[in-house]
Amino acid sequence: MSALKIGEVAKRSEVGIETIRYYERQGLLAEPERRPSGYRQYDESVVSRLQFIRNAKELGFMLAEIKELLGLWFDVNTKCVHVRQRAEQKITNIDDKIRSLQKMKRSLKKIICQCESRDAVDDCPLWLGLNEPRRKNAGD
Amino acid sequence: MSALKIGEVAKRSEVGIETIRYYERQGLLAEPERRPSGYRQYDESVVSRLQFIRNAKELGFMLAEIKELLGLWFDVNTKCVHVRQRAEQKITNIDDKIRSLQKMKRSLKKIICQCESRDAVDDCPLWLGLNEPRRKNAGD
DNA sequence: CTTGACTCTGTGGTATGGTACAGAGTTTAG
DNA sequence: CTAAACTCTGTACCATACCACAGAGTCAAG
Repeated sequence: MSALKIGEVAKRSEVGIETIRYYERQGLLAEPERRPSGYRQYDESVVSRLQFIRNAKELGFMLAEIKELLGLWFDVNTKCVHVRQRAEQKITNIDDKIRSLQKMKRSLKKIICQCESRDAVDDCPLWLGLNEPRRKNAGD
Repeated sequence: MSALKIGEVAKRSEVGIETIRYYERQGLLAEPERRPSGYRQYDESVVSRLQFIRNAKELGFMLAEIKELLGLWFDVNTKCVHVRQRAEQKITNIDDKIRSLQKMKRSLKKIICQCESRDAVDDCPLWLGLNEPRRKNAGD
């Protein structure tokens, strides 16, 4: 059977009650059934959805993005191509983030090397690359 | 010569004037010299610093983290070991972020595959992994 | 039926990272 | 010297992503 009250959902998904209602307002969760009293009635699936949101959030996605990501499932039954496109877009996006992080990592390693080799970084060229004037490569 | 007014710095670094003052308040920029009138007087170096901040921000670092990152240079002249430790910490941090992003990427690829193979993902197990109950692996 | 736990809506507060004035003083080109 | 452009401080406001609480109603065990 599946008729969870919001508190149960909160416990199972480890997401606060207020947060669940917030996600509902933000459109990340569909408005659930209600008892005559007004109590929300959820089924198990919402727990997975909330876990997905948590995980995506940890990866640095904003709620708006997660909403889109979640949308991929539901669109999928209608227009598969669009889903694929958006998913591919997200992957490109993720790749960019990864590349930037790797760059940052290299810079940090460099500072560690300098640190080992000479005891001072007075003439450090601001971590090469990280302080580039500005990449003409805008666009999320 | 190097006696830039805040507006010049803003133009060169492509960071708003208000933002520069905000960074100063937040301790990301040292308080600059002042003319008798109170006008801030910067030298060129602040432009690199602002560019660094911009780049780091794009990588998803928070201002507090960037502040620490920036601190690495200045500490370096005093206590090298601490710098190395913190830099290594940051690298671990970055590695975690990269791993998470790669996981997300794999999940996205999976949805693309499902999309190609069957035209509907009704029975999609919520992108395997992304909706895992919960990794017992907290900690930044 | 009572009582404590739960839920409802609505409002307001928190932290982060800014942006936007207002009102006053300063600089600088003509 | 004047006037436009610039800067100053301080406060207020925006979005994001929540959390807290008030005051009212609901549920469920004993």
